[in-house]
Amino acid sequence: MSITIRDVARRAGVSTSTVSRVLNDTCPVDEGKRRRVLDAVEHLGYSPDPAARSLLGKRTGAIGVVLPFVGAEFFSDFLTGLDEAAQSNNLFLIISTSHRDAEEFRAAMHAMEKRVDGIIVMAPELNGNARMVPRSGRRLVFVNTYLREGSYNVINFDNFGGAFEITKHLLESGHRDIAIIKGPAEARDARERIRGYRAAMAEYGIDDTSGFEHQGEYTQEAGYLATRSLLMADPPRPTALVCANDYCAMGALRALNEAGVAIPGEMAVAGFDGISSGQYTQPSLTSVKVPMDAIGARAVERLLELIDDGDQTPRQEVVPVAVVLRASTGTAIPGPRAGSRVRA
Amino acid sequence: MSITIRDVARRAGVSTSTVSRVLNDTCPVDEGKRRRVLDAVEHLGYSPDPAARSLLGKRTGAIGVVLPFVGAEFFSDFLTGLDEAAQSNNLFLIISTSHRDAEEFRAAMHAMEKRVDGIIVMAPELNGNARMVPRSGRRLVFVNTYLREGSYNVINFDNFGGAFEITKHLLESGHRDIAIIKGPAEARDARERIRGYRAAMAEYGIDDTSGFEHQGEYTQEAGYLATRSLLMADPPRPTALVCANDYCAMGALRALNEAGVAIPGEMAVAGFDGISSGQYTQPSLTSVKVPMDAIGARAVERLLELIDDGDQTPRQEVVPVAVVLRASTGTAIPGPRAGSRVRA
DNA sequence: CTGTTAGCGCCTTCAT
DNA sequence: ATGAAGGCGCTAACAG
Repeated sequence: MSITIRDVARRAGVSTSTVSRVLNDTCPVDEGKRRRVLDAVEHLGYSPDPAARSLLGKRTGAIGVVLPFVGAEFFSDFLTGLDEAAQSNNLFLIISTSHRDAEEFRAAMHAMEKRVDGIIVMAPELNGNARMVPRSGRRLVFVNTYLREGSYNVINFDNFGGAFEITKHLLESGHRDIAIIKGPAEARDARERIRGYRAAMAEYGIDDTSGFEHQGEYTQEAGYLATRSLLMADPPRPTALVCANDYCAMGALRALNEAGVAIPGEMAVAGFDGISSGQYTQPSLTSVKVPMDAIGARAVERLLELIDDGDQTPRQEVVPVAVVLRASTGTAIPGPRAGSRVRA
Repeated sequence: MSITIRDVARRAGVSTSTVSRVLNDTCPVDEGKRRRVLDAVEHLGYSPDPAARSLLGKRTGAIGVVLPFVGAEFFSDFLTGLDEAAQSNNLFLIISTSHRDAEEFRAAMHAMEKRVDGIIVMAPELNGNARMVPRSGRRLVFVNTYLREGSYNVINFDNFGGAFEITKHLLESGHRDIAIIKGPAEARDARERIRGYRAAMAEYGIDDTSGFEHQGEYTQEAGYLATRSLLMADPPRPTALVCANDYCAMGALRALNEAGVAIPGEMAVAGFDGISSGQYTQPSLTSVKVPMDAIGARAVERLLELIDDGDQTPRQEVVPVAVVLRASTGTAIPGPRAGSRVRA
């Protein structure tokens, strides 16, 4: 089998406890033996079995991540932040996806519980339903998730405010007929964005936006299809389009480009999330920048506080977002580093 | 603490051995007891501790993934395939990144070894250096990795052939001054692509391509910068540009668009990887499609064969790639589903 | 300071 | 068919 602590002990001529003590630096040990142990460890290439450790109720050295999907820039930015923070804390990342499905979510959480020290959860589809959350509410950090009770650790960003600001920007630019392509109905973040859009419209006296609302999804395909059907509908055609997220907006751009609709001349387009591909669309995409990598890093940090028995009082943090104006809404800015003119 | 097998045994009025037998279906058990055990399990919400299991040398139920980065579409497509396959086999995914660094790579492999049943490794920077690979060569599947010895399980795709084909397509279209923006020098996949480019050029009598080769990276930024300096250089300006990957090509597109260079009129551009954002660039991007999600799924499948002690003979698979012609090389095709005209 | 002992949760002989 | 006992690798408590 593998090399165990006993092999090390034998080679160093000490007991296994001494080896353990040296490795965990838990009691003072004679300097000579300490060296012999270290040498033996080095020579044998020993490293303690994590399974045995965690069996003793120690840390597993892994943290879990449950999110809806992995295959989108929004999520991989998040993963990048998580990965970096995890790595620099010598933690492994165990990843599982829910596909926005309640049953998959529950199963993933349950199965993870015993093999990690804590879990970071992104589940915008939970919709305040705290019942889905395992009773061991400690050692959980929620991201972009809306829970009804305030007793959880949550790191959210301002979906409502971002949508509000970007819609307001369009209104201030003179647009009035502003359509929206909505994200998945079961996702709370998408609904917050819709709320933000409506609130901004209402501020300008447009209280009934139902004629402007089109159902979509967080995908390019959905944005493409929704925009096409929007273009085929009866006039008046809207002059601006707020999209569920950047992918959705990219699909919209494509539909508009294909239809020969000038952007932003005939139709301004705005996205949400601020993924970096948004700089490379034609025209470049105005969006709401959400710093998912930083949020990922922060989530790990917060989780470690919980694990280390530091500050245990549940905390709700809200990370600010920023409207980034680019060419798709008529604020063309040349140059590579440009487009980062930031508001809000 | 948590619920253990003893709690179940007590509640069912049997011994722990019986519970174990019922759960693992290892010996026949009296039907009445079996039911009582199952009821107790259900009622208590018991599930065996994975740490205790793996301490006994059983499966851990997790597989490791080591890759250079997580934050790029190429990798997240891969992760999508891995995740799906893992989930449908009730496996957890433990992820770690090497950042193309030998030391990080070694550390990740080492630390993972004991906590997973097998590891899927993508390490194009290994460069045939099999010494970096832990001795326990079984239960390892390499993806997009070039090892010197043939005794490993490898799933590669044809970096050379893809670059060869796409360069050849440009040559057949009449281009002769075809530049290349090269990927990271230490990454073997990037070097294979360069080789493919050179081989195609040589077939058309262009043996010295050194004047056409520009150092780049697998990033938009690098593509942007390399293209800018290429545009500023002395004439003659190349008429086509083969890029290290799609991100790099997206940066090139941006530089060209900003400089007012017509694409593909004055400069044709080709990428590599076939990430889906390539459909949304302006113009849409000709590329070599690599089915990373399918490759991820296949890697899990192969790893499971190894774990299950199925076919243990090392196997090298090569997944075919396909040139996808889009607008950036002058084969403009309208419509959403188009652009999938596939060659090779 | 150090070695011996016991036990984490589970599975697998070994008896019965 | 079933229960009791032992041990996987490790650490904490207990003696010395």
